[in-house]
This record gives sequence, C-alpha cells and structure tokens, in this order.
Amino acid sequence: MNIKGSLPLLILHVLSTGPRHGYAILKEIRQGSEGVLGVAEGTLYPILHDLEQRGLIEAFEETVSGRLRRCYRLTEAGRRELDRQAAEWRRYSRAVNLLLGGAS
Amino acid sequence: MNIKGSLPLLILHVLSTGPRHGYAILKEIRQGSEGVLGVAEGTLYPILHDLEQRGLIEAFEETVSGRLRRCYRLTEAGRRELDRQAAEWRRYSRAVNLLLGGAS
DNA sequence: TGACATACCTCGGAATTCGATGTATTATGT
DNA sequence: ACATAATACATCGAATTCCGAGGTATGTCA
Repeated sequence: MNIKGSLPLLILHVLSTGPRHGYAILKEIRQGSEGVLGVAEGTLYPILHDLEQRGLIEAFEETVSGRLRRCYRLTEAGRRELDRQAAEWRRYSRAVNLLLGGAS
Repeated sequence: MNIKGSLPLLILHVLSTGPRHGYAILKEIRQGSEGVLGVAEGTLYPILHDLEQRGLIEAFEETVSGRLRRCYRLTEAGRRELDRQAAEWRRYSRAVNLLLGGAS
C-alpha cells in the first residue's frame, strides 16, 4: 500500500504541525494525502513506540473530549531527523523520476 | 539505500529501453540516477528470476564481447506491468509530496 | 440495542533488501 | 609477468518494514 520506508517521515511530519495522539495521526495521513496514503494500526503503533524509544518524539497524557489519550509531540532531535528524512526523500524520489525519464 | 518496493519498477523501466544482461541493468540504474540509486547484486538477481517466473521478462543467451551472457527483454505483460507500476509510483510520490506540503 | 467510529495494543507472517561469500573471466596498470 | 580491478552470475542468512487478524474498551447515533 505504501512506499516502504516513508512512514516514519510521514509521522514525524504530521507531528511537526502539532501534537497528536496515534489515531489522529492516522486520519491526518489519510486526509492529507487525499486518501492515497494509508497506515494500518498494526503498523503505526509499533513505529510510534520505536520513535519514542529513539527520542525523536515524546509522549504525554492528555484529556481529549473527556477521555485520557496518549499524545505525542516532536522533540528537537525529532525535528532534525525529520529534516534529514525529508531531504533524503526528495533526493531519492528525484533520482527515480530522473531515471524514469520524467521531469524533476 | 533504496526506497523499498521501487526496484522492480526501475528494472522493468531499464529493460524497456532495450534488452540487457543483469550487470548492465545495475550500471544503468546507478548512472541513470546520477549515482543516487544503487542495487546490490544480491538483490538484483533474485528479482530478475522472479520477474522471469512471472512472465514479465524473458531471458535469452547472447554472446557479448566474446562471452555468453544471460540477457533479458521485456514481454508484453512486462510492458503493461511497467505502466501500472510507473503510474502507482507517480500516484504515491505525489501524495507524499502533497502531505509534506511541497508542490506536485 | 445494535452498529459504527474512536482509540490503543500485540502477534505472526509476508515481502523486500542488503551484506557476505563464492566462482570465473577479461581488462588494465606496472 | 603479475596483481588488481572490473565484469558477470549466483545463493544464503539476516534485518527491516509493513500488513492483517485479533483483542479490549468507550462514545455516539439511530
């Protein structure tokens, strides 16, 4: 379904626009890509835990619409990693397009 | 090193520009992407065998510079699969760029 | 009261790729 | 002449990445 390896980038980017809980990230990726991209829950949560362990995001509890939710925000290291991965994405996608003979 | 899932697309595309043997495909992907993309040999040959088994490419023996080489050419089904995968690539990469807030 | 969306989670397995390793030939430099 | 690199093909095991299926629980709407 997805271009493999791009999910951490997408997740970090969504969190760079503001803290969110897991399920909200899911919906943001779907809507923000006009339904083209989709992340399965069984994929998202393990990645979230991994990003947290690596210090790229941090979790905090927050009450959203009367219920306790596990929210995440980007750390400074996460911001740097986001920049790094975004640059890498541009580099690779440009290279593929170059090879395929298309523009940019 | 590579965006996962894109290698069959790249290989099919290279073969669409003319028949080649494995090692030549390798170099074509490297040079055609200005060194950004690279395929390990341990990755290429299994994919080649898989594509052949699926009828997307066909092998033939040819003498290249005095030595017998195993060359591959695209089949009709391979051409269709290439079109399909190229369209999918454009669709997904556009969606990622859309989400990341960039153009196209 | 049933269905559906929200919200979180784990597990097993499939797919994809790389690195290491092996073999053999040809070209290039010294 | 000899060593080294490039060419050329191949297999294997391991790592990474992702999905689907399943589980739990609450809120909302008809």
